[in-house]
Amino acid sequence: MKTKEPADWREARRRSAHDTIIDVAWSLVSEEGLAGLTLRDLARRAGITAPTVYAYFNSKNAIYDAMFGRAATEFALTMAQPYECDDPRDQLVAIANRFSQFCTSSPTRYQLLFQRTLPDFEPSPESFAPAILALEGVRELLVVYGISEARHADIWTALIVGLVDQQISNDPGGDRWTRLIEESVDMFITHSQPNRGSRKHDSRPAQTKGIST
Amino acid sequence: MKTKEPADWREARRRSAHDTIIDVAWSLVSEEGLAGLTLRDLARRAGITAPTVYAYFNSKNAIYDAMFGRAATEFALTMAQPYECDDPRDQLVAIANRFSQFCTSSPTRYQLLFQRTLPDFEPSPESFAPAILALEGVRELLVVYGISEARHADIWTALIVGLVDQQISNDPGGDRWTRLIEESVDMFITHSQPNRGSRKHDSRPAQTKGIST
DNA sequence: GTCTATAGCTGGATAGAC
DNA sequence: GTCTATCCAGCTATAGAC
Repeated sequence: MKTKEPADWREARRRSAHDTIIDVAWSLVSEEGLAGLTLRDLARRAGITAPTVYAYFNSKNAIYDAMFGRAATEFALTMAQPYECDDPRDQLVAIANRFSQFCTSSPTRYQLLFQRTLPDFEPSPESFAPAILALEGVRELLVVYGISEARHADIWTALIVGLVDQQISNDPGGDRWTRLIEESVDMFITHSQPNRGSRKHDSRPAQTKGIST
Repeated sequence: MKTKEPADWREARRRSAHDTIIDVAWSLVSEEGLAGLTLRDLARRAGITAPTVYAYFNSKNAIYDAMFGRAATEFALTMAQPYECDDPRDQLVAIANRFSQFCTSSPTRYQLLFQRTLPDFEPSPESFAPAILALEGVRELLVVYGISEARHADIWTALIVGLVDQQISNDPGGDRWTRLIEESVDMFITHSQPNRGSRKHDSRPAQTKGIST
C-alpha cells in the first residue's frame, strides 16, 4: 500500500464517493430487490454515468461485495453494542430482539447477508470477516449465559432465525412472529437449563406492546 | 372447455409433453438455481426449440407457475400421507421430519414454494391452492395433537422452518440441524402442554443415528 | 474521473413457412 | 406443433476523447 501522506485527503474523497455509490445501491435494492440492481439505474441515481461506476468498482459483483461488507459491519456493530441487563434471561431476549430488529428492518440486507440467493456471487473473505466475528461474538455470549452445548446453540439459532424468517416471509411489516420472541426464549431457556428459572408466561394472547422492541 | 370425447388421447399426449417440459425445468433449476432458468436451455434439454415452448406455455412465468403447482401438489401429497404412530408426540416428530425431508431433499423446491425470492413472479391461485390446503391440514393436525393456540402454532412453524432453513443454508447435505428435530419437538411440547410429558433427553451430544430420518 | 459511444452478449418473445 | 429466422430490449463492460 502506498502510504504517502500528502494525498491523504484525496483518498478520503475517493472513499466518500465510493461510499455514496453503495448508499445509492442500498436504496435501490430496497426498492427493486437484490437482483434488480442495474448499473444504469445505480449511476443515474448517483448522478453519474454507468462507465464512471467502473472508476470505483471493477465489476458488478464488486459492488455486491461492498454492499455485503457494509452490511456485515453494521451487523457486527449492532450485535456488539453493550447490553444493559443484569438478568441473563433478559440478556438473551435482548440479543434475540436486536437480531430480529436488525433483520426485519431491512429484509433485503437480511437476504444478502444470510440467505445465499444471488447467483454467481460469493462474498470475499474480507467482506465476510466482520460477520463471522459478530456471529462468534454472539455464540460467546450464549456460552456466558449458560448455553455451552453446541446442540443447544444450534437450536437457539434455528429458533431465532425461524421467527425472523417467518416474520419477513409471511407478515412483512407486522409483528406476528417477532412478538413471540420473549416466549420463545423462555421456552428455550427452560429446555436448555431447567435448573435456572425462566419467566412465567400467561396464556392470554397479547402482552403489553412496545417493550424492548 | 371442449369436452369432445374422440380427441381425448390427444389431450393426454399434450399433457404429457407439458409435464415433460416441467420435468426438464426442475432438473435444470436444481443445477443452475431458480433464477438461472432460460427458455433456450430448457428447450435444448427437452429436445425442442425455444419457440416450441410457447406452444405449451404463454410466458416464462407460466412455466414457473406450473413448477410451483407441481411442487405444491407434491407437498400436499407428502404431508397428507397417513401417519402410523399412536403417540401424539411421535406424530409431531413424524410431521416435522416429513416436512424437513421434503424441504431438504430439494432446496430449490423449498425456495420456490416457501421463500418469495423470484422477482415479478406470483403463483396463481390455482397453483397456490394445494399448498394452502396442505398447510391447513397440518395446522388441523396440530390442533388434534393439542396445539390449539395460534401463538403456539406460530412458534411451531418458526421452530421447524428455522431448523430446515439453517440446515439448507449452513450445512447442505448434512444433518447438523435436522438431527435436532426430536429434541426441538420435545422442547416445544414441554412448553405448549406442560401437563403432557415429552420424552426425556440426556445431555450427551449424539443420539443413535438413522432413527426415523 | 468523467464523459459519449458502442461493443458484445443474452434473454424473452414473435413472424411466418412447413 | 415444430421449425428457422429474427426482433427487440436489457444488461455488463470497454474504448477512447477530454
